[in-house]
Amino acid sequence: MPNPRKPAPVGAEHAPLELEHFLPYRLSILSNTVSQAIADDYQRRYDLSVTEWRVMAVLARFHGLSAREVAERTAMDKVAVSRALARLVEAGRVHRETHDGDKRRSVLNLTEAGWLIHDDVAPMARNREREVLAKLDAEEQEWLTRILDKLLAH
Amino acid sequence: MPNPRKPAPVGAEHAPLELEHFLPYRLSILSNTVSQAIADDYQRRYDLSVTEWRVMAVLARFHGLSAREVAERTAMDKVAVSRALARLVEAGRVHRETHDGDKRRSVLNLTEAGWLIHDDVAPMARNREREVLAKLDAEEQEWLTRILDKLLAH
DNA sequence: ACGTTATAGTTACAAATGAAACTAATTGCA
DNA sequence: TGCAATTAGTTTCATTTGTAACTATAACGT
Repeated sequence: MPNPRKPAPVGAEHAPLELEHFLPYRLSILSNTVSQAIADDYQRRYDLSVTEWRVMAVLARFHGLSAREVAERTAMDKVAVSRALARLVEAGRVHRETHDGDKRRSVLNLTEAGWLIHDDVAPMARNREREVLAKLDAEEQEWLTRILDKLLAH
Repeated sequence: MPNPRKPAPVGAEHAPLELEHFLPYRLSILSNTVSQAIADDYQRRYDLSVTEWRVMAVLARFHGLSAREVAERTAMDKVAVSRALARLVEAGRVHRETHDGDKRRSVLNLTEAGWLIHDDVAPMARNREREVLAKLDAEEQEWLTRILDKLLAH
């Protein structure tokens, strides 16, 4: 009987995936490359993780959110948000108080220190985005927006 | 003096990022959603991680690679590959021998058992890709390919 | 040939992440 | 009212991952 641990003789019948043309794989490479480039700008400088930065970014836009609302807006799960908030509050970057009529909920806002970081990091992030988009001409950029809109639609 | 842990009064001068229109964020959401859908197909069934599946996919296409070559082709780092290979060899899905003229290198191939898994998972992965692309019309699909080619170039 | 440097791969340890259990507060409803 | 079910958020524990250090072999330069 054939030993299953031996390398198998290869016929032509297998049809392997070609990763370099496989959409999920290409998206993953691109996403990681871009996110990492941005993260490199602030991780060392501010000791700030990607999840923490995302939490700060939504709190910059929407004031007084609860942790659950932050989770919804960042597409992160509530445990990740809880941990990010613990660090951000500890570092004095986010202010947390208890919601008036509902003691389970927190009311979250950036502190002055949080805003200073935000106002430094946000332009860097936008620059990185611009660098990526600069590889495309105007028409391609429009298609990309449209395609992402469709692929991300609920 | 102002207490830095208090929530800051917000002026109009901050220009927060709009995550829902921010390319890196959208790519990240899309990539995770798609990869997770595929992973759901095989993780439970075969106790196979995403990194292990990627290693199997390249070994299906290229026979007798070394671990370093697998790392190059998967864009994973060598430690991740080493760990994935340890599990795959242990599970009898990959055969590992030592390279003839260079005892540092391994020579990797799928086993018969590995091929059986590959031949089941590869079509499922292709189906998921097709489902994603089905949200786009033919013209959009062509633009997406072209755009990813440009963004991923060197 | 011999010492230095580089390469292939693994191991060890710390940090990040995920799933489930948990606490506390609120809501729904008999 | 009172009790079950839900919701917000945290904690715990196991697994994964990332970085650096390490072992073994090979290549290079003199």
